[in-house]
Amino acid sequence: MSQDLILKNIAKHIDLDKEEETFFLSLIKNKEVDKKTLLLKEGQICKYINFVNTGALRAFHVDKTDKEATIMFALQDWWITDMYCFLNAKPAMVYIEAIEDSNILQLSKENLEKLYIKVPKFERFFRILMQNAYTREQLRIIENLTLTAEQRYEHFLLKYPRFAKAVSQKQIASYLGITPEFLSAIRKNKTKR
Amino acid sequence: MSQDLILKNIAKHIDLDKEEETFFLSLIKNKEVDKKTLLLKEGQICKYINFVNTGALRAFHVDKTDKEATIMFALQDWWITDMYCFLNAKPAMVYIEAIEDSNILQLSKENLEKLYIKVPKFERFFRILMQNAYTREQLRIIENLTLTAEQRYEHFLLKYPRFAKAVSQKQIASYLGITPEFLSAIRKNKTKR
DNA sequence: TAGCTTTCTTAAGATACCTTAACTTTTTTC
DNA sequence: GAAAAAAGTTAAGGTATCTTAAGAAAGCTA
Repeated sequence: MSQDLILKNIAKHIDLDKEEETFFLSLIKNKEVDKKTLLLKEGQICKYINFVNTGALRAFHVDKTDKEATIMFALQDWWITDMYCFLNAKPAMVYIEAIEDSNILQLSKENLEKLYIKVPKFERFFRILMQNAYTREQLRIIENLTLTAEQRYEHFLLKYPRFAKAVSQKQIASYLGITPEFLSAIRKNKTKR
Repeated sequence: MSQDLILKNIAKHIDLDKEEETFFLSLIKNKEVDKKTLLLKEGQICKYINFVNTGALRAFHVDKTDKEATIMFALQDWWITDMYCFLNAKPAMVYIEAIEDSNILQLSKENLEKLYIKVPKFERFFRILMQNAYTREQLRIIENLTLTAEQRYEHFLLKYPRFAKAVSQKQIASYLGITPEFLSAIRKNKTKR
């Protein structure tokens, strides 16, 4: 069934009995999104945290000059949302788009609150999820502050080979904080050697 | 008493009864650190998460060329550690130093685990702490990717006026990811107008 | 399969930020 | 309170990265 993966994802950190699993599954909504569809637009209320069952999504921010900054990619088995806006029920600051046809499982804020009350173990699950997200972002900040664009690109390829295959160079560039033209130049230099 | 502040900090997110408070307090260690003392050095196992009761701390990373990147500041009422290494019992990647004489309250990994078992509400507390840390870092990444150094400096002053007063320009520069000389130039331009 | 749109590449000129080094001011130490 | 150390400033020259623009390649749509 299409909910195997999310249960396995949860089982990485907490143990659920059958009844808890059923309750959890009753709270999530299955959704198909076609490639290029925007799941969330800037300014909308971000209602869901999304689990990627199949496919690939991308979260990005657009500034006043229309420059895109990719915040994160999410492939199969990842969770993605505009966390700040989801948690605080604020208008989203980011867009989330499907970069492939995707099947996602959505958990709303209200249902998450119900879940915390009925199955407090989920406090632990999301604590661990948040911990991992936090430490990942912190490492990214260190890299952004200390490495050159070329070094960051190398790290990206090593750390996220699946992403490197799934997404365009334009999107990788916007994740690294450089222009596509400059990424192109970096790649040229690399092959030259 | 010197533990008032940490109890208030916890009470922002969860309610403890007297017994739970007492148990929690039995797990924390009070420590005085003189200005310039390194609380954690790169390579050491990071045993504690630290609550700043009084004073100010700074976490920073040093790369191969001795360039410092300030990861975070922590004033009174903040929590600070090398989260990745604390959670995974790995050698620290960062230094933590006192930038003023400080009084801190330390919670070890083992005691935190005990706490989670005996008072599961703390799963919720640390979930919220991690959520806030994650969303803060994510915002910082967006700013690093989309703003100029001058804009980031302005944001820093607005967002963290207490830090701006407490820490040196050299440290602010290393938080923003620029050289002290360039921060100096930015400040000169600002006053010129 | 052709035409349209988007992505990728290349290159020239521009700019944000860095490096070095010398000097001034502030802070620390004895 | 003097000497030493650290932080902050200034300026000249250098480098990483950006902007613009044009052409080539790849992906999408009819």
